[in-house]
Amino acid sequence: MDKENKMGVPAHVHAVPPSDRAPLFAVTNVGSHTASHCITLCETCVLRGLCLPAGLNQNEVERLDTIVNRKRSLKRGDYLHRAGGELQSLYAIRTGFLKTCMLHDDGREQVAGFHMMGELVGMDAIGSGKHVSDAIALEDSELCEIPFAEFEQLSHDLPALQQHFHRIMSREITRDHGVMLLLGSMRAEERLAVFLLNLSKRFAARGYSATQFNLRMTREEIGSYLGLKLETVSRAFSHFQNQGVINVQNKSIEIKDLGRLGELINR
Amino acid sequence: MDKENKMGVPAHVHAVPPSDRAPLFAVTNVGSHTASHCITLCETCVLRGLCLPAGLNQNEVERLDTIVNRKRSLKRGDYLHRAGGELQSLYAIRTGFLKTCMLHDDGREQVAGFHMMGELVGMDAIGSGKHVSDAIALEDSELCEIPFAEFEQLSHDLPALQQHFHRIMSREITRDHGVMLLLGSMRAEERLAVFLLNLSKRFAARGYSATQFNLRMTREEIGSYLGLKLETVSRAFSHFQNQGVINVQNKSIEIKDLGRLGELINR
DNA sequence: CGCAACGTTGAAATTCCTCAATTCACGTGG
DNA sequence: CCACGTGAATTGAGGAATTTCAACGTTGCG
Repeated sequence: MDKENKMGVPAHVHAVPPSDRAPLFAVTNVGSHTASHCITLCETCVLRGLCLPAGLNQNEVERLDTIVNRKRSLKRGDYLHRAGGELQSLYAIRTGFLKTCMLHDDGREQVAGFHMMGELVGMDAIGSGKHVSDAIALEDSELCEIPFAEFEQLSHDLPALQQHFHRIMSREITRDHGVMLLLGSMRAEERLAVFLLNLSKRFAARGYSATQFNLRMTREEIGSYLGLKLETVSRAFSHFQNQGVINVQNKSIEIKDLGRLGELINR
Repeated sequence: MDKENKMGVPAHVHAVPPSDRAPLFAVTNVGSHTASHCITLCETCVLRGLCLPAGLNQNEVERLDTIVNRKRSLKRGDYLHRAGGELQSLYAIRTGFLKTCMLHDDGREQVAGFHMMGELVGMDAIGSGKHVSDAIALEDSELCEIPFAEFEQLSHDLPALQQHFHRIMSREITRDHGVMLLLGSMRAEERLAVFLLNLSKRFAARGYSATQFNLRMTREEIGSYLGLKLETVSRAFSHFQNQGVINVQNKSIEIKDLGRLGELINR
């Protein structure tokens, strides 16, 4: 096991390319600060810098730890919540990968987002008190449950937490605006390039390779997220590969030229 | 002047169809509770039920009133804020109509939203402290300025305000998800139908006619918001008119059959 | 081993965009 | 008050991008 790292996310540690079904973690102390049977505290979690505790001091994190329930774990395909269900808790992803889906009255369904470790899920339910989307695990995942009522109470006591929570929600808004821009004004290959670069950036921020990773979602799910049909996604992947910009083999992606992938975005 | 109405929004009062350049207001006590030279307080504002004070008690609204600055007014075309500018304040729209625009590195611009009275603008800037979008008045508008630092302080003192603010941000997220669904999975005419029905609903919620209103934005701006070209928007309007679902004349819209417009959305 | 889900590829069909011409609405200045 | 100019809107024809339909290959799981 790697030595414990208290500095939050080790930005320059690059993981070996994850093999197809192998777990994702570059850092091995997610989940425990002493031994694997221990429940991790936010206090010692590697994701601390990315997650809810970011910017809190020692004492504040300890108080946050008192309300967080770390027991929730999901198998691939499990629902974390369903549209229409009551909001009980927000969830921070400790390990794994989720998607959220909205579904329209007429049955049309669309992936609203893909979520990875350190990210917070469930904020869309605050407005009405009910979830507006389904959240489904794309691989076995572990989650920290944050009971919302207690969280609001606590964030009242801890201004720093409240501010950070506002920032997280606001970032969710700007993220959505980015997707709107993508859906409204980009062509198929541009969309896919944006998607790949976004994944790359998020993996890198968690200490994984920015250029080699495994997709957790199908072509159809990618297409749904990007407003494209699965065949279009597949063709775009093939085209990128023929251009030598990436290597794709099923779910395994290698970005061979990050710069050129970025250039593809500007028409 | 109409008699003062303390019940928030008069949902069943329908306005005369606004003439082309006439002001929008169905309710005449927006802006004053005694005489027109007086500055309105949230306490007496007709929009109270839709805006930030919703759900606050008398005392809480009075405290909110102490930090709100009601002086900001914009002429058509004026910027409320620009992308990159520091977040100073959030703004509640008292009268008028705004659009927010994001612009991509390569110059592509997209309308992110249209905003009308009672709505809050500026939340996208909380994440980074800088505005991510431009906000531009589509007609002469008056705004309530809410200095953000003071607001966060106050919402710390008033849990009800904090909760309501969370709800407002969350609703912004679900609104954006709705737009993503629209952009990702609907065809041109469906998008326009959704757009018209959404406007209709929002006008109705403010006491105006759900079936007759004036657009404040150009075909190009509608298209930008919906991910379509202006010609496509124009053709869709014409098609709806030929079907007898709406009447369009330039900016003036009459929805002749709300039900049928709704049916157009399900393929 | 075989089935089922996933992925790739091709050809035809559709939707939307681009380009272009024309009309309309509105504000300005003669 | 009218003429004019400008920006906005409508409409048509042709073309480009994406979807649809279909066939086939691959992967992984029971």
